[in-house]
Amino acid sequence: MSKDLPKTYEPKAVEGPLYREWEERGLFAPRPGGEPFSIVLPPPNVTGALHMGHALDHSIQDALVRQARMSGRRTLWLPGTDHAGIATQNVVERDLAQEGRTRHDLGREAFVERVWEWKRAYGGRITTQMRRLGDSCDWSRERFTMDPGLSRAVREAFVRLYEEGLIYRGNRIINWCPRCATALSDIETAHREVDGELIQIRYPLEGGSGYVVIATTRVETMLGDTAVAVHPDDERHRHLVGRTATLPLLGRALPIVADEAVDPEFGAGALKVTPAHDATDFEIARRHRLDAVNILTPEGRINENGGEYAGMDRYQARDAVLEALRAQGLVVHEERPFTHAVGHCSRCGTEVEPWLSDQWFVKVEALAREAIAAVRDGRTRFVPRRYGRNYLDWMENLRDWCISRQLWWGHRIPVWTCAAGHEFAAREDPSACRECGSADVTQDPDVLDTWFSSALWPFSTLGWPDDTEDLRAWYPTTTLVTGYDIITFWVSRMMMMGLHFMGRVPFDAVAVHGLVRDFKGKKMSKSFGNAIDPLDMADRYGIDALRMTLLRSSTLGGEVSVDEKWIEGDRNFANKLWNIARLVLMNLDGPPSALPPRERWSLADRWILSRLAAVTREVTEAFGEYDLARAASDLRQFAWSEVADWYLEWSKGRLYGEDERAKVDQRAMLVFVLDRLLRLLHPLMPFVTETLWRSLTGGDTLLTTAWPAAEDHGDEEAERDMAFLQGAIVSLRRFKTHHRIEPKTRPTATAVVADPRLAALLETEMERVLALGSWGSLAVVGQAPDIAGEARLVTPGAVIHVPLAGIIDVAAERARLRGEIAKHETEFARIEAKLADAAFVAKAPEEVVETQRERLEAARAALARLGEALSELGAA
RNA sequence: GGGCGCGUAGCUCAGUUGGUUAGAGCGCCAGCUCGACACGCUGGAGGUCACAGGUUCAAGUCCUGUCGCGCCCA
Repeated sequence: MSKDLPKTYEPKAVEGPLYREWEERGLFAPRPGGEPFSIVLPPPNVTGALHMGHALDHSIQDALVRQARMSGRRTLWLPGTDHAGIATQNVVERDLAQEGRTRHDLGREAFVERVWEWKRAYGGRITTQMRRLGDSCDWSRERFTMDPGLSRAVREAFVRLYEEGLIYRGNRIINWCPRCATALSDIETAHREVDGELIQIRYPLEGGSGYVVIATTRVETMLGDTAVAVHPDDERHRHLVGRTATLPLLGRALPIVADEAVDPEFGAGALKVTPAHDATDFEIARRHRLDAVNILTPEGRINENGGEYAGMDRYQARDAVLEALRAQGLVVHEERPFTHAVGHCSRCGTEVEPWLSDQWFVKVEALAREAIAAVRDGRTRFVPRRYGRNYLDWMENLRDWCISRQLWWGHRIPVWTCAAGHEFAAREDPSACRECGSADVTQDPDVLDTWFSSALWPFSTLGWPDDTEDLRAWYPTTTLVTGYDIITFWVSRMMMMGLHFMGRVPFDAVAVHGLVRDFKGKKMSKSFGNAIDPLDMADRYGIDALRMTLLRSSTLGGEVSVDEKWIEGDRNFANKLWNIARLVLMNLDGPPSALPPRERWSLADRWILSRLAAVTREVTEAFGEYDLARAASDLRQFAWSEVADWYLEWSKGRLYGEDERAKVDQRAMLVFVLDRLLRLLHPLMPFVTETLWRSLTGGDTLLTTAWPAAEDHGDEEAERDMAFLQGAIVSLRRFKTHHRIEPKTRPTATAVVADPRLAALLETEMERVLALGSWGSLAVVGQAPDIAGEARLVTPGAVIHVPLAGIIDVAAERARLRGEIAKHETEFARIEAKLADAAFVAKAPEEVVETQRERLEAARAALARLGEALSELGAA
């Protein structure tokens, strides 16, 4: 027990060493016994640096995990990182570019080795940062999506799905990023409004005069047109169906077809059909058996099918084609700017091209059906509920998932083809074809979408496909904590894969939080330049302050706005705790004794224990509902406004008094209250609480100390009695401020307390009342002495008569009283009107009516006393 | 266009199943070294709960509509 704490809390001095100690002692590992509680960390991208979003997500998880651990549950928080195919490959390619090289110069094998080197050198950055945050995860179980074990899980999952016919290869329109030169899934494509152009072009009709006008935002794609389509009900174009148009510039013959998919309202109502570069057009082409002409190279240049435009990049070609069309007088109309939504690569921001290519897909229909049912019937519960609806909307409209990526970094697709064309998937790299034994087998060059491996995360990390002890112990996990933006990317896929391979949902609950925003409510991101660095905040205010702010702001599912002012305020709160403990420690004399017997509890003791029990119940409940904002706010409020502002001040009476036994009792009581408070706060503010708790109790570690049970200390009488005394004290303080009485002046007054019990109470607690009200003396009487020219303070249960004695401005006192009277009159009138309403009295529940009657009486009494007080002062 | 959500004090936000005088933090005003803390203490000001209807004895809370804002999907 160190008694000489510095005056202010210095987070930096304790955080690093304390975390190292926790980790080295293995305190984060699950302890045997108890109901299991498990969380798998949403694996951050290895290339990433910790941002506020992580800090929020991790603070929530860490709080849940620490609380579960203290509650005696067998608690596992499993950490790890994600190999992030595109992002990681991009990082290494950028490094190579600095050397003037590309991955192709190195070749696949050397490039992949180079990425591993990068991963080994820099991939640990984010886990180091997690340690700074205080994340109490079990590092002995840390995983990486490309670990041998997880890679084996990916293979196993792929092969099973392949053999079940749930993975297939298809020639389909996918989102193609020309920058990354890979396919993207629908959700990796972010649609953003851009200012483009809408061009209307005349396509001449074959065999005679006339033309059809089409509209497009991507003129260059006309090079790949193979038809023109119109809506079947479109009167204007009906006569054209069945005829043929000629594609300008290339002269290709374009049949004119009728199709429901055409929007007759758009442009002039006719659609150019480019099956290889538009999903809708592809469908139209399929229905009408039209050819598809691919005009783009993987890099987004025009290919050999583009005639003289071959070799140009897509934007150059856009200008060149438009210029040529203008020159031929075929441009009818140009609208600029024309705002429309364009897909962008979520990794590099490049405009995505819909592109027809061979890709691997997961057939999601049957998988989704199960995943939908599991949420519908409550096997997995979303908190808050509305996100369950979001999930269902998404799942119900799910399209097959494109899982192949044209990258080198990732899990290579385990499908081989032999010279004879036999195709098969294999768990182990084969040396010969399964069907014909040919040794000439080649593996598919593509890798899998990173989310494919992430989808297996809740069980691959626990040892699947082996039937391990961990898997049996921890699957399904208790809860998944994540932002709502990741529900579609990840949660949905874990649900599908978990149900399919494990036969059970991957988590009982999904606790969804919002995204971090700045104090203006704007999403925090590097590109907006409004990002606050969590580690910078932690340096300046301490980890606990940062965590507390994030948690207090994370109201269920809502957006989380972070203002540095809040963090500063929570730094102040940490310091407040520090000083609460400091006061107690300074008065401690040897190890604290046990809680004294009930009959020796003072009123303030009974009151604070009653409040502590209520807060304990409240906070425990809030944790159970994932409402950490409520837990955090309640505790902050309790610690500051009740423990510090009232209980500590009340304790000073006994602490500095003469009664030795009372002194000992008081110390024990303070240690008890503080011990409980620190335990309750530990999941939210682990560092300051552990530090103080050790000083205070001499205990080993708070991290594994039991979560407090709400004890049977509820005491309504004590709460009412305290309220009476607090009311009196506040009246005294207010009176002094109001009349600008020097703070040092200690006035004298008489308290008229009709209720003998309250009178006795006031007598008993007089020393504290005077000290806290900074008052000189207060005579307690049962009846009002008839003294003219005095001020009267009306407070529930008492009227305090203050002799004016020239220290008080009578006019000011009159004004004060009139203000009070006005307030009570308004209230009186409102309640009176309510009670005069026969319908209210007849229909409202009896206790509601009764409460109103009591309030009316209270107001009537207060008014009478205030009126008296005013008349005692004489007419103005 | 479809869906979800939001609009409460100057600012950022809480407000369970409708039921006392609508709360917090920050900011603001006034005062204060009181034996833990100025990262503090005390007192105070500040709200027709977006608007308009409706249900109800009673609406910030439920319903409908309007306006404004955000997000997701197409």
